[in-house]
Amino acid sequence: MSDLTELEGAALSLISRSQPMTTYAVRSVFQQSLTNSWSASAGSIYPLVRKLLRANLLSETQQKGDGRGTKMLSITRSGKTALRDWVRATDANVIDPVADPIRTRSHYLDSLPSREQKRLVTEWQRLSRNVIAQIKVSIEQGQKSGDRLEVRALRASQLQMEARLTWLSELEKEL
Amino acid sequence: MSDLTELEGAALSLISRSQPMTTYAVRSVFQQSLTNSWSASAGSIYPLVRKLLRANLLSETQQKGDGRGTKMLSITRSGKTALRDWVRATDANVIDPVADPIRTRSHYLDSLPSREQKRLVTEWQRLSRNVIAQIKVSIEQGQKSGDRLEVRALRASQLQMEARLTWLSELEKEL
DNA sequence: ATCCCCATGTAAATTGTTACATGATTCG
DNA sequence: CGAATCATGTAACAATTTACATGGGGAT
Repeated sequence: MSDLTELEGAALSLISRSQPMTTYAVRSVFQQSLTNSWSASAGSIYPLVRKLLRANLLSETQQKGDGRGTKMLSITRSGKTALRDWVRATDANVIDPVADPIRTRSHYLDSLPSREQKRLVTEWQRLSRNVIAQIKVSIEQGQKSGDRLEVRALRASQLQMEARLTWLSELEKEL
Repeated sequence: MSDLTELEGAALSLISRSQPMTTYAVRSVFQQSLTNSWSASAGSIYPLVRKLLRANLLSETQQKGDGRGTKMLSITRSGKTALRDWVRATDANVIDPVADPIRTRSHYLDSLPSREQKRLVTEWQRLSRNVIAQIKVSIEQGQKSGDRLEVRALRASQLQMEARLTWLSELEKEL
């Protein structure tokens, strides 16, 4: 049917792997993700799921004997098709470099006094190293629980962050 | 005053480097950027500049003798302060790994037939290499014209894309 | 009982996209 | 003089955030 947005694709893909699951659980996964971008507030995820239900890409079944109105989501046949199309369609937006807020801020560095430039770059390095350490911990956890897909994605984040560190140390030498 | 969004910060930072410049020129720079995320449509950039003007972070001066109503933007004293604060404020959203659409799609790979998994990964590698080649051309151009800041940012994009390639070749071996 | 998590959602406001609309200037 | 580019902007729609609002279930 209609093309999926990034968030729709990610949600549909998650549900397809972990079905049946609640909307609440989908949201929790996004919230716990180490990646920025996806805060996935209630105000975005519930309407999004409703939209996917109406488009018949998801189906829901009410849980009996649960006063909370818990509903389990599953992907439909059309949902699987839409998901495949989404994964296959590789246009420029999917391939192009993604905006790194640190890189964005680097444009402004020259306007700061030299001492503060160095201080900031050092701070960015320190914080990025912390994140990498966190990622490594998560990778170990993922390996223990045998979650190959999660480990794979975390490894991508690790490499991305290490690339940033490489760049920051090049930058440091320039200053 | 109020905290700047990424787009506001980027715009303000750009204007602070290249002032005086028109809103149209700001938009052109964003459009030509190799980074996805910033399509910076007229419908986003003109209202954004208006907002920064109202907040007194920018000032504009009408160009005389230009029937197009060309207005030149400059950063104000408060604008400089806001920009400094924006660059200095390094919270989690600034540091955390950024969402890579390819990484997002990788979650779904396992659901595809093995042959198609390999085909997709190969395709992603090919397209990513193309982008890297493009970046290298831009870097050379930037070096010739002596645009240090641009070269610096492009180098960050290059490293980010190379990290993705490294990851894709690890993935390839897994399959 | 009480606290935390599960689970649902809505309302208002902001932000951003797509598509449209207009006209001036510059370069060949 | 015609085409590309410069330059401004708006209108309708879509997506997202922030903040609010409600209540059940399970563990101590």
